[in-house]
Amino acid sequence: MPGNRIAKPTERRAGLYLRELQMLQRQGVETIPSSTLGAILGFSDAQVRRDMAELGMAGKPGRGYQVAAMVETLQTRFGIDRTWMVSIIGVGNLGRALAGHQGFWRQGFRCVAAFDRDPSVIGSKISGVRIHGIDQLEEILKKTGTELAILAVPAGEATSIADRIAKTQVSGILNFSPVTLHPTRGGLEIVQVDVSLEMQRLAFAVVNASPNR
Amino acid sequence: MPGNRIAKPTERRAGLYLRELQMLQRQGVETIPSSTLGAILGFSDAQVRRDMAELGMAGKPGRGYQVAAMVETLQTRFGIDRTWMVSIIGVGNLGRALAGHQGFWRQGFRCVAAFDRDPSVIGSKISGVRIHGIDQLEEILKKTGTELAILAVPAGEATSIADRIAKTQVSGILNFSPVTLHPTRGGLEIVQVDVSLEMQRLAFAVVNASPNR
DNA sequence: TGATGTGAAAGCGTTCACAGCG
DNA sequence: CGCTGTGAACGCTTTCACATCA
Repeated sequence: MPGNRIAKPTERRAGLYLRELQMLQRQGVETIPSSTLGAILGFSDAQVRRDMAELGMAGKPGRGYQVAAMVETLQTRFGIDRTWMVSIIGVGNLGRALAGHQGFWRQGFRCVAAFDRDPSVIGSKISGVRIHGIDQLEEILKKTGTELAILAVPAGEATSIADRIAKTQVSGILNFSPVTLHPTRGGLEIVQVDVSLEMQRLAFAVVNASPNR
Repeated sequence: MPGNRIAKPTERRAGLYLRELQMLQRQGVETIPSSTLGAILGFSDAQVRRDMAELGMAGKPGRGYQVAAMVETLQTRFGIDRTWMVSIIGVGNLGRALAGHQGFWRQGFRCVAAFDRDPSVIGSKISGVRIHGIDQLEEILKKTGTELAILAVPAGEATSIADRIAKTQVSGILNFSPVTLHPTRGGLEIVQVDVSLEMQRLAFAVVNASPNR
């Protein structure tokens, strides 16, 4: 049933399913069994079937799952059937790259505004979007109808800006700043991404790697 | 005991601990109880104590944990007490941003080479590092003693390049490409980061958000 | 007293295994 | 026959609760 709450691990895998299924669809694959899909993504077949059931998708015994139907269901669940208004806050190296990132703005996300503190970039455009001063944050977020914010500012500024965002209509923050943000208000979702941290995780994994066979 | 195997969830949190403890250290904090550290990062105090025990760190009853000692222990576990040689493969928007990303190259990681397919950028430099043609991959990876590779190429090229990397001495890949890579050889660690996927996850979380109080 | 360290219990998520269906 | 859907078993994490220690 599609009314369920989805578990965090399933939520994470759902994105991978969608990405892969879209690719399969482009290749003309119409139907796929859980075992094959699992092999591509590194999951067990049982895992895939559990996830599909949780996400409200049914397969056919003897045949597998229908790719097109899965893509549609997942897109709906992801809210990709509609367009999200997104603003980028902090136009440094990373913010700039995200603004121009291929595929970022092709799945139902539209960049409607950018912000920075640096006066030398305010007023200019980036990937066709105007850069505003951070002092106009609330005003422009409201005017543009921003629903999701990408936060890519230095550590020192992240928390205070997040607090300001939390008081607007924005319902989600994708946080690239090296600070742990807490949802200060109900209804504000936060996803943390710290590329330096991932790099460290890789180093950690290598150092603590199993003395494998 | 520092010889233990560390569980994945603990490994993930370890990076957050280090980041936060380094900040506390800069602020002159010498000692901190598990409850306070947990509150900052959004973990329970019990969680923090379990993790510390697993990572081989002891606190003092009535006082808490020593920040300096924790930082040092974690840095050793992360292999940050030494310098990792890193190459960036794919100098598009994202690769370029990572090459110049603050804090990325300040924690024991040194960028020693970059690669791209596009002839118009080959030979030029990015953040002081020369860009090589992708055909020289194996040669340059070896010459520079690259240990970790950052993969930021289009979906179609990721798998084949990863296979080539797997045959070298490189021991880890940080994969930003929108493809799931499988460790083809033992000893090769892979960490996946897909910013588009994280964006989708955020949208998903907002759509499926609890009808909170 | 204030906080650690840790058995024991609880909670989750994954895997197993197999009945059931196209 | 091939593959789904799922109860039950399993194993891994987290939380609880409290003896212990500076």
